[in-house]
Amino acid sequence: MDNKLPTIKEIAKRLNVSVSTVSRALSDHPRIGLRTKMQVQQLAREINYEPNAKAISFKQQKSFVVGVILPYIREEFFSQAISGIEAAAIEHEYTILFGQSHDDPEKEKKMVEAMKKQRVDGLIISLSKQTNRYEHLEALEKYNIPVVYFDRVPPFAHAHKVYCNLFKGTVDMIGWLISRGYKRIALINGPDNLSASKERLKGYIEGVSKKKLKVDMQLVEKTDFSKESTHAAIINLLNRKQPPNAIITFNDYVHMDAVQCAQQQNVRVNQDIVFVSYANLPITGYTAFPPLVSIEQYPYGQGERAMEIMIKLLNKKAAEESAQKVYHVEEMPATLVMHPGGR
Amino acid sequence: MDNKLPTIKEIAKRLNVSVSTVSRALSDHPRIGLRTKMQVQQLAREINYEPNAKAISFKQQKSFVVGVILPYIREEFFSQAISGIEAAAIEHEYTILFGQSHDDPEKEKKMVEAMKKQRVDGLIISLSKQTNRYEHLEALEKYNIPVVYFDRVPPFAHAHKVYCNLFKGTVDMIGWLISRGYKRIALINGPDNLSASKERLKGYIEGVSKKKLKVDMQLVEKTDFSKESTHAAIINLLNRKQPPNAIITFNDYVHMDAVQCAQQQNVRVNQDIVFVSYANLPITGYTAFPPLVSIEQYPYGQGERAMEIMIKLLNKKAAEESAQKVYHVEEMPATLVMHPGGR
DNA sequence: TGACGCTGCGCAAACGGTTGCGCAGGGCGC
DNA sequence: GCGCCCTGCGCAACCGTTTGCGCAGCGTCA
Repeated sequence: MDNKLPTIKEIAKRLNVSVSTVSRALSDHPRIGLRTKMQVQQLAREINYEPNAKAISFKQQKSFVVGVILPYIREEFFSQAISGIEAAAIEHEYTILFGQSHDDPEKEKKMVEAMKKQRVDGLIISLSKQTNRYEHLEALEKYNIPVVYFDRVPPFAHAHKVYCNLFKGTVDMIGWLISRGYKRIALINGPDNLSASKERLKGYIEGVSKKKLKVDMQLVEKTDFSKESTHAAIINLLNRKQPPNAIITFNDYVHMDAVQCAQQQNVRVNQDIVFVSYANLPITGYTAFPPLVSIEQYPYGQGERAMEIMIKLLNKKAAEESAQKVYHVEEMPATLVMHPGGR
Repeated sequence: MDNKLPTIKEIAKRLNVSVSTVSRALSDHPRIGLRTKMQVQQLAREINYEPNAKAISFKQQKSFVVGVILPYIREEFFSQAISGIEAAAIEHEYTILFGQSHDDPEKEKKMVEAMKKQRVDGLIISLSKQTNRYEHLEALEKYNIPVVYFDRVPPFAHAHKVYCNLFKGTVDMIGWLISRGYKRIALINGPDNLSASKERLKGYIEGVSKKKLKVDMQLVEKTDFSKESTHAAIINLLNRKQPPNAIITFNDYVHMDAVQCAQQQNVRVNQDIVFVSYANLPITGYTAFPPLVSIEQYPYGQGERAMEIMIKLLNKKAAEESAQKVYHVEEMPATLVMHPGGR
């Protein structure tokens, strides 16, 4: 069995020309004679020649591979995001090197190192929940490996990022709830150190104040995303002297746990208390009690945009090497969606 | 800004030694003096030297990258599978190049080509539903790029594969149902051309016959996995002269659609008719009516095993180049799981 | 008829590492 | 004092491809 992939050298040998001639013939160089060109291309087709991308990328210092690091691919949000990334990548002939951080900054760092070793052209990343140091990522930029963040983006300005404005989204959601008569609105937020939590809380406070209601911090609970923690938050809220009549949960996963607990406590979900959430995941359509309203965060679109920005950066790099640093920051709308249906 | 990643050459120049010395010093070669070794390693650490995996893989004809092609990452089954693959990969310092086929044989073929171009060391793939030609994959084997299939595996024997024995699983499930007194058991199967469908049907027939009941093909319906098609199947079953008292659906996604429809038809799910399914996805724990019993197919474990087999193949390739062809075929148990709970 | 330009191709360096081999210098035994 | 081995390092080839440059042969024009 011929166990070697065909190379340009083989073609050269069999046609008694030099490798450079073959190389040029394949790329349709004007200085190669028509006869030679035809012969080369013919033989290349016959033996199923495929250029060795590794050799090319090695030579050209460009691999058409971009790294993608996500917290958890099993979260539908991220699996949709990577599909968006992939779609845009294919469009421009890029391939993606994939890794998960499992929301662990250490693993995230190791993945970044691995990607650097593999010399990806660029890196698209949604940060782990606990990440608060960015040296490993800034180091990449230093070496001209662009980094594009999406959804879970770093707090500073000198970065390319695409994300949803959850502050606005939250304000809108509060407005919607209040206009429907729900005035005791609770928030089950995530850990304080997450910027996502901060956005939600800011939006919550702004949304409530804007409607001339006073903010009651007794209605703001926290979860570390474990089922137990979410259940505890619900119990706490139900035990308030004046329990809420609307609960905003951090995301649809928290929502599902929250609803489960509320039911166990004999709450008539979406009647006694309405539940609203973030993410608008398709699976909630199959659950017993989907959130009445969810904030769509467009994971597919975010992924797609992130990749498009990446392509732009990579092309620019080739063109005007030392371009002035302009950071692409793209804020996507976070829109209210009612009654999320099936897939 | 120093925009170049540090190379071995730089170290050599700055230390006034040859590149070969640096290379050997870094790999702790015994013939390099202790002083030199220390100096080199010191400087390497200082300037954050990281070997260029592309150059190495180019030279060594080995990249420590394996391709992974899945139908849809958004199906929890596959996102869990890729996590298993990733875990095993990290263990052995491999990285994964990712792509989806979207259940389209054409896209699958293109992804395979892309991976070949990138010269992955091996390919792990779960076939698209419609794939019935395997030339593009067999071509890889010809060039010594091993292919390991999992879950959706090809029908022939000359392939490395890991999968669940759904035939046995189905027989077990039927046995369980009959022992509980459910004797009119329906099956909502997938398209005929899928081997997964064939397995289920064979298991269905065997399971029913084994219990001395006669097989009623009126109780076997099909779905193309669209919600409409599944709904139609349910309607058909409910309209039988003797409707079923148990329904086996192709997988948990079909289950969810099926239950939705049954409810609309005022069936008391899991009372009038019990629903059982395949896959045992965590999300069903959050749905209104999870399947009473589901066949666990261990996606994480399948992925992990597939990667381990891959590693073994790649190591063997290095060791005994022309080893006799032995195909790894790993059949995992498909176990019955009751009352699947939350995450 | 000599200078010049065009056509068609080959030579060789380069990308960043690895590795077989060679060589110099020193220590050792006989 | 000669041969031998050991230590410590450099030289150069190699992996597959691209690309700047050089060169030969031929036609053209002054």
